[in-house]
Order: sequence, then C-alpha cells, then structure tokens
Amino acid sequence: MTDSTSQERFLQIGEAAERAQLTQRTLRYYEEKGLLAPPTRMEGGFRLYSPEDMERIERIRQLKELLGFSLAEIKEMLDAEDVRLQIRAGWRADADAAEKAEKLRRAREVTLHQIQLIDQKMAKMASMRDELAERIRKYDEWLLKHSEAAAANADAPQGEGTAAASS
Amino acid sequence: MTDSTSQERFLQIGEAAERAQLTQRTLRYYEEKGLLAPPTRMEGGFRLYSPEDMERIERIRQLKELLGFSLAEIKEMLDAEDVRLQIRAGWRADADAAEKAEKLRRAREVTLHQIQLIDQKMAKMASMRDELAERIRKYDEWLLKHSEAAAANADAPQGEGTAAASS
DNA sequence: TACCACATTGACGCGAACGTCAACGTTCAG
DNA sequence: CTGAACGTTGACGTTCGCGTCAATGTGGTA
Repeated sequence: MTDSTSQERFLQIGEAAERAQLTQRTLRYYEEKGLLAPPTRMEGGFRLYSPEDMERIERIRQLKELLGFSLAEIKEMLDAEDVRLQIRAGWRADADAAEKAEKLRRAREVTLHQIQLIDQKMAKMASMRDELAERIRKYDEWLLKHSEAAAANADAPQGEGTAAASS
Repeated sequence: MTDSTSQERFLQIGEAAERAQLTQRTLRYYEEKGLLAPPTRMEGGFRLYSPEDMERIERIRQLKELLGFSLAEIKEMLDAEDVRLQIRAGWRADADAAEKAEKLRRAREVTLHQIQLIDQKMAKMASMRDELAERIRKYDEWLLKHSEAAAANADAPQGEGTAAASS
C-alpha cells in the first residue's frame, strides 16, 4: 500500500474494484461502454477513481442488480441524469436557459420512471412474499402433522417487517 | 380459434406463450433445460400446457424478472419445491416418512431463503427509492428557481405507499 | 538500480438465454 | 381432401457481460 493514513480519496483500479465488489475487467468494460467517464490518470496511465466515480459505480450496480436493467439502459439513464453534474460544475447563463430546463425535465422524467418501476417491483415482490409465506405455513403444517416427534422451531417469517444490511 | 366458449383449460404453445408474455422458443427452451416438465401432448405431438404448467411458467418469470435468478438457480428451487406436487399427487406411506420430512424441510428452507432475499431486496429498493425521491425534489427546486413562468405540477411521488397493477 | 506488485491495451473465449432459419408433420375449417 | 395456420425437431447464429491470456509498461520499495 502506498499510504496507510486513513482515507485516500482516489483509488486505483485494484482497490476500486475490490470496494465495489466488481472485477477490474468489469470497470474497464463499463468505461469502454460509456457507462463510466474516462477517469483521471496518473502520469504512467494508471486509472484513478474519484469518490464521484465510486458513487456512479455503485449506482450502476444498484440499477443492474436491484432493478435488472441492461447496461445499455443504464447508460441512457445515467446520461440523462448527468445534467446533475453539469449543474454542479459551474454552468452560468451561457447555454439557453430553455435548454437547461429541458434537460432537467428529462432527468426528472427518467428518475420518476425509476421510482415508478421500483414501486411496481416492490408491489409484486410483496405479493410474492405473501404467497411464499403462505407456503411456509403449509410446510409447517405438514411437518407437524406427519411428525409426532417434537422439534423446536428455529426461525419463522413474521407478518411484516424489512431487514436491512449492507455487507 | 378452436373454441370461444369462455375458458379452455389446456393451451397449445402459441397461446401459452402469448399469455405468459414469452416466446414459443423460450417455452421449449425451458422444457429442454428441465425447468418445465414435458407437458402432455396431442396425438400429433403438439404440446398442451395445463393450468399447472402455466402457473409454473409464471413462477419462473417471477423468479427471473423480480429476483434476477439464473435459470439454473430457478431449476434448483423448483426441483426442491416439487415436493409439493409429489405430495398433492397421492403419495402414501410407501417412501420413508423420514425421507419425506427431509424433502419438506429442504423445500421449506429454499422458500424461506427466497423470502429473505425478497426482504433484502425490498429494503434496498426502499432506500434507493428515497434517494430518488430526494433527487426529484431537487430537480423541482431548480426548475422552480430557474423558471419564473408558472407551471402546474402533474404527478409527484408521495412519501409512502405502493402501487399495484397487473397488466 | 533492481525488483515485484500492480496496471495497460489488445484480442480471443465463453456461457447464458434465447433468435432464427429450414424441413417437415398436424389440425381443422370449408 | 385440400389448404392455411399452427406446431415439431434440429442446428446454427447472436447478444450481453464479462473471463482470461499475453505482451508490455509503471511505481514504489530495498
């Protein structure tokens, strides 16, 4: 390691990949596909990922794993979203105000669409969860009925509640 | 159409695929991969899908699209689950009672695992939803700030609540 | 200055999940 | 009994999302 002084801000591809739980190949591939903007480099050419880059990478993972989008779809969304960065990075009253507003509306639309999709998925997942819980109940019924022996129950799914965990 | 008298019980591949929103190729592929048991056939060899088959097909879709499992994983789950059918279809006290119980426990375990996965996903999706809603708020802020003109708001995402819809 | 872990760019490979012919058989309405 | 619609089995093709070399360059430590 170059330095152990707590937190460094820029990561090279190795650590970046490790933290993001992806492979180096995958990161390069995302860059190649335009999902990630070419990150800054060291003189030698080594990639240096900024915290913003890391955020974006995490975003990609979420969109892919949670919502099941293809990389192409994700690219579109991120591109539309990028208006955010174009705003943060100073943008004065140089481009048409109308154009800005248009981009913002686009971004808003895309984001809203994602939310709606999440809602739909969550609804379906909830009802699927119910079905599964019902099945568990039936399994338990059968297991109790067909086994005279006594066995302590370990873990059963309760009615409502969500569990949160990172890694 | 062969018959328009309300509901037929068995569908051939064309209608089956249409109703399931899949292609015929996909159904055959699933069969080929062991995800679907070989359905009954007409004399000529045409596949006839029973309502149970259709249910199973729907199950596969859910596991794939909602939870993002691979077909191989889905096969495993369905195989484990199949104890359900083995029960429904008369099974007397011929096989070891112990063996039955073991299979049931397996099935229960698999199902429980699915539930846990759903819970995890839903938790993550909920937090992602929050982030997105926050972004929408910022977009609206900017849009209002940078546009003096008045514009009625159409649809904004509220705090909690899930929307349900089938097709 | 030498070393070694780490990185870079090609380029080819690969499994999953189907798409897409081609050649041929089946059903059924007319 | 004929024709159009529908289905069957191969078999090869395709896209996506990376994996896996190979040859070569970099960067910090000893």
